[in-house]
Amino acid sequence: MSDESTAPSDWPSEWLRGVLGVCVLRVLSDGPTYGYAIGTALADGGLGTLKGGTLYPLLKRLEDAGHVTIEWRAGEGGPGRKYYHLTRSGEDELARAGDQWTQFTEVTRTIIHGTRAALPLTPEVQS
Amino acid sequence: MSDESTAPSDWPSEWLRGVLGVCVLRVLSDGPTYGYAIGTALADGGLGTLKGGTLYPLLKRLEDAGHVTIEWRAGEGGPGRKYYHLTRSGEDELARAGDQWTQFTEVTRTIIHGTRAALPLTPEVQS
DNA sequence: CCTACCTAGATAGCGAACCTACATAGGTTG
DNA sequence: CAACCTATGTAGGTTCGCTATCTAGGTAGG
Repeated sequence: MSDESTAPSDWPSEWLRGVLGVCVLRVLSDGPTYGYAIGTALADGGLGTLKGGTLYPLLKRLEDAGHVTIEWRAGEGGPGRKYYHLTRSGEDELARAGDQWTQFTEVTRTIIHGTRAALPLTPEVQS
Repeated sequence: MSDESTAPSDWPSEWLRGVLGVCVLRVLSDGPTYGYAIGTALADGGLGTLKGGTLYPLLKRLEDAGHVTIEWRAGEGGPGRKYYHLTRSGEDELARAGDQWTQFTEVTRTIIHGTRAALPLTPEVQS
C-alpha cells in the first residue's frame, strides 16, 4: 500500500545501467558531497533506493575514469565521509552523456509511442 | 565523419538493455514479421545496427516469456524465415513497459537536465 | 550496560544480457 | 566456383546491478 500512486521508485535494474553514472555526475555538479547523500538525493529524485553494492563500485569506477576526486573527512557526529569532487573530465562527461541520453530517450519514445509511419515496417526487401 | 549530424546510431550498449525488448514488441504490434526485418526496422528507427547475437537470443526470451509465437515459412527467394506474432501477453507487456519507460525517461531527464531544485542536495542530515 | 538501529563505506559471488566471433545454409551474381 | 547478401543460431567474454555480508562510529531504549 501507499506506493504505486506516488512514485514507483522500483525501476528494472537493466534500465539503470549506464544512466546511473550520469545521474551521479549530475548530483555532484551542484557541489561536492558524499556517497550516502548521493544515494538519498537520487532516491528523492525518483530513482529508487540505491544499494551500497551498487553505489560504491560505481563511485570507484568514476574515480578510476578520472571523473571525480576524493577527499576524506573524519566523522563529525558520525562515521567518516568520503567527499567526491567533480573534475573537468567529469563535467565534460556529464555534458556529453547527458545530451546523448536525451537523444536516446527521444529515439526510443518515437519508436515505442510513435505512429507506424515512424518505422518503415517490413519493407519489401526482396522486391 | 559524415554521420554524427544525422544519426549517431551507436548508443552505449548498456542503454539498449531492457528497452530493446520493448522496441521489438512495438515493431511486432504493426504485424507479424521476421527477425532480420525487425533488425533493419529498428536500425532505420535510429537504434543502430542490431547484431545477430543480440537479436536472436532476445527473440527467444520473448518466446519463452509467451510474448510472441513463431511461424516458420520456407524460403521464397531466400533462406527460410521465422515469423513472429505478438500474443495478448505481448500486447499487455508492450503497453505496460512502454508506459513505464516513458515515466523512467522523464524522471532521468528531470534529474539530469532539471534545476537543482529538483534534487534536495545534501540535506543537513546530522544537525 | 547492552542491544538495536541509523549512518557510512566496502567487498564477494551471482545472474542477466550485450558484445565479438564464428557457424550454418539458401540464393544470386561475377 | 568464389564472393556476397540474406537469415538464423551458438559460444565465450565482459560489464554491472543485485543480494548478502562485513567493519565501524554514534545514539537511543530497555
